[in-house]
Amino acid sequence: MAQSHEVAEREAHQGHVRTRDKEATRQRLLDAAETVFAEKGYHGAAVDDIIQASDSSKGGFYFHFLNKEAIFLALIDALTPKLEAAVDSAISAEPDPVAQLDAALRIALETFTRHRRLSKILLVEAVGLGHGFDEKLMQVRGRFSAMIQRRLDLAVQAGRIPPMDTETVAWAWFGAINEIVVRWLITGQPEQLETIFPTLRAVLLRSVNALPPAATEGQDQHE
Amino acid sequence: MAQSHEVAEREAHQGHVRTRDKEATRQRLLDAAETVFAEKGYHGAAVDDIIQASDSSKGGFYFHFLNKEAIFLALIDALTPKLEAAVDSAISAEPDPVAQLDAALRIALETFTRHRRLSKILLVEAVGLGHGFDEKLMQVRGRFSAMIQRRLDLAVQAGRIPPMDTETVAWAWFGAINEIVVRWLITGQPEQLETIFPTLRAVLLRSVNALPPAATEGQDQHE
DNA sequence: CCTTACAGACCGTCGCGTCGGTTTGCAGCG
DNA sequence: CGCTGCAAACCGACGCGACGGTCTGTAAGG
Repeated sequence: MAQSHEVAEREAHQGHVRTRDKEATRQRLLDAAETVFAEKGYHGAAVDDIIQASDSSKGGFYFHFLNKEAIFLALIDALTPKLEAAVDSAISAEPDPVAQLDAALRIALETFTRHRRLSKILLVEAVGLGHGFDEKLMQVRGRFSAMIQRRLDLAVQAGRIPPMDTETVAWAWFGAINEIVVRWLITGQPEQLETIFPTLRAVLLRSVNALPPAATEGQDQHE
Repeated sequence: MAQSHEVAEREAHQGHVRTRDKEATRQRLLDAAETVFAEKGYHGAAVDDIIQASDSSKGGFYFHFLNKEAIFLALIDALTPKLEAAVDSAISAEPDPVAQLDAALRIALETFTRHRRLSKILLVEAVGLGHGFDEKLMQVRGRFSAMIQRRLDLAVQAGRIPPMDTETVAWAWFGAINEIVVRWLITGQPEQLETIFPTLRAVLLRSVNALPPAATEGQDQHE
């Protein structure tokens, strides 16, 4: 309300048909949906809840989205690249394939920690909805697995780890990380998600023989 | 319908109050619920669907169960021990802790394969329901993780694997297995769940240093 | 004949999606 | 520069189906 001071009208050359602020409304809807879905789950969230959490209306909602399912899917499509970009950019900074794997794990845990609502939606609420949801679900998980697999393949090519079925291994890695995060999302344990990073790191790296077997460092629970 | 020939009345000594066949009806309801929930998910399944799939009625249903939530929880409570027992008995036959881990994995995959509906409900449909469901969800997953952890602890004690935070490792293991199974449940890949056993086995055992690092056997997809 | 086990009609609610109406802002025109 | 028309954007009351749960009734059987 208060910040509705008129914005400087840009892109006057192409946006010749525009009434109040279409994109802003759509974004408010999406933001509200993120909050509500994360709090109450897909089925628990009523469209009216989203309406109220934004300050839009039924009409506005159905002007921007076909139905409840559509906004949920749109939300996922909006959130996934955020995560991907965050992780991928952080990874690319590392030169060594194994270090990349390492960085990916750390960044992933960090990102999940900082975006609880987002994580809850992507990893918990999106499961078990049926229909076309399953397809989207696997698509999202596939993206993440593919990221891992890509790094594994590089590590194999670099001779840093032995050849293996990297696709399956990537799935397993994702599953392991996912489980830890989900447990943290539902029960609040551990309080700081990062505390288990050393253990998880050790487990995952050992699983691909990227860690010297004699190395005892970092695999104990504290320190 | 056709098989409703009167069964020989047994346990006449204890079941003195019983009209037609209480337990059988309850069981039919549970069986129907298993089918329907697995097919359509928790929210997608209507109580009337369950009624119809059994051949009971609204009255019968609400005589046996407080509400829809109750039968779902009861179903989970009934299914979990089945899985546990199957895996646990097969495991106990093995003398060596590492061999136990090995057997557990093989049996688990086998059991999941043979009970698709059951697995779907336990691992997919039960996720993201909120309320007291989350509690039950984590309880079930905790049971499975605890099974793994127990064997890991034994292996540590036996000196077969180095000391580690077995709780976290058990979570990671469960997560990895879970992911593979869920992927198989939703997309149908791989066609035979057992085909990835060698890879998964190698990954998991290596992750706890239970596999000689030089050993290349079993980590490739076939032979 | 009274309780247990079940049948099935019925009811109330809740939530999605619609639909007529209203506002906003821009374009065209004089 | 105001007036006017028009369409995009938005509002909110209502409809309507679906589904969970209740309630009255009834067959079995001790």
